[in-house]
Amino acid sequence: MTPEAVVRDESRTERKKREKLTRIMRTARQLFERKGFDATTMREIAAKADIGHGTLFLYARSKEDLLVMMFRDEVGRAVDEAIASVPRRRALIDQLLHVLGALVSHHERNVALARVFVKELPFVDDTRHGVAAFMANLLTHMAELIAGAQAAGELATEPPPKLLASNVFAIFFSVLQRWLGHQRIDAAERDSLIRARIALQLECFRGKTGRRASR
Amino acid sequence: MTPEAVVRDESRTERKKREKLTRIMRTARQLFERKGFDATTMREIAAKADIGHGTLFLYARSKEDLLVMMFRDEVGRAVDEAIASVPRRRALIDQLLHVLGALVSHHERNVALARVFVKELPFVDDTRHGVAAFMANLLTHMAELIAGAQAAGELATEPPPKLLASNVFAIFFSVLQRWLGHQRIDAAERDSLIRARIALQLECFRGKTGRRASR
DNA sequence: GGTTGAAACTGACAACGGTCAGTTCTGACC
DNA sequence: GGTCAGAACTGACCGTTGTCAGTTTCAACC
Repeated sequence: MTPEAVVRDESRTERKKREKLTRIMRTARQLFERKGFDATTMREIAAKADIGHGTLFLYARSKEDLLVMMFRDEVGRAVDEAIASVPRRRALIDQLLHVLGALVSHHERNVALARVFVKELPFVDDTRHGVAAFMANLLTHMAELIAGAQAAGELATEPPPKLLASNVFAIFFSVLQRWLGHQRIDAAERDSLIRARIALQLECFRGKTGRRASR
Repeated sequence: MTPEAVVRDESRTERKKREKLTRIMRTARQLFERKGFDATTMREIAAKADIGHGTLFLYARSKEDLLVMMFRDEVGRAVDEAIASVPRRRALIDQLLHVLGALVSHHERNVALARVFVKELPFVDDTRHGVAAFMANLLTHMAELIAGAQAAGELATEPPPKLLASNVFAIFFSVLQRWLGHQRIDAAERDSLIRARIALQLECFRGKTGRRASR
């Protein structure tokens, strides 16, 4: 799925396509970050990537698609790193916030672009870029953290981990939307809301061992 | 805030503006429903509403804005009716689903338009149309239902009703996004997901009286 | 090396959303 | 009734995205 997945397999046409895609993504990232989403035009990206601007639409169905493809790569990497570095032996909520916090941190680098990404995310046609795979990956790992806490007796074993993970993410995502959307809340309020509201979902299942969730 | 709010107060200019707005909204609704969102042009709406197409942009900042204004009115009415007809003496989750179900029902009338609405909702600039007021109204009433259940001993009194209402809506909204977004789930799965996931948030606080949530 | 069918590519084109400088309307005040 | 400031309105105009009929490139096969 990543452009560099296979180096020696199919050649010429395939390689040129792959290189072209790489060039498109790099150019798009540069321009989006330098000039912003609206101020960057598809013609401009095509020109700088040295292709006809009609060709660009063979690689990304729309301008929004292009941004989502680019973000999915970056955010995917950030999430993978965060998952790999989850602190062991901490309260479940801190582990979850470690992962979700990585998402927030990335979005904080460029709020305007993140706004477009978050707005499009639930609605992109997924057949092309693996947004569904990205989400599935994130939810699976969150579910594993939850299952871990259940095994450790921190959490009741009753709720299905996947379902609980979905709820936690939904709650997180709604705060994200509110932060990036019209309702201007600042970083501090955003973070405390995320924590309080996720805690509200987890708290109830606090385990039989009596071990308290953090804070 | 509604166009018919004040009939005898300011006149001529004010009245013409109000009538114009009404005409715009009616025309927009007709065309959006008949031809769909993309196929309807702002020029077309303006022509049918008998105004210059530049004028249209004085009333709605963008095409998406226009749809949101229109939907907010309709959905607002649907929600008000649902709130007024909430079944007393039923389990909390059924009361909440009664309200949220009204939302779903409305969206089911035209899924394509609902998709645009749900996509824009968290991101509209609210200074113009009272989306924030609409949301506040909905959340307040949900919180009241929750508080009622707490008073009746169905639910622990510990969680703040407003916060719990926010979580419930976030969970509901995420399923809505999934239904209207790329992941094609059907009505049955949508409804069972909404119920199961909201139940997961409420269940944990199930009250001391031992009265079970429905189902 | 030639042939060929299909895939990749291209840019002229159409139609759109949104802007804004200029025009018209309106009601308050003389 | 006359004047006038400001609000409401208008449509020519701009730059954009996205399309598609025609062109080029490629690799597989003879």
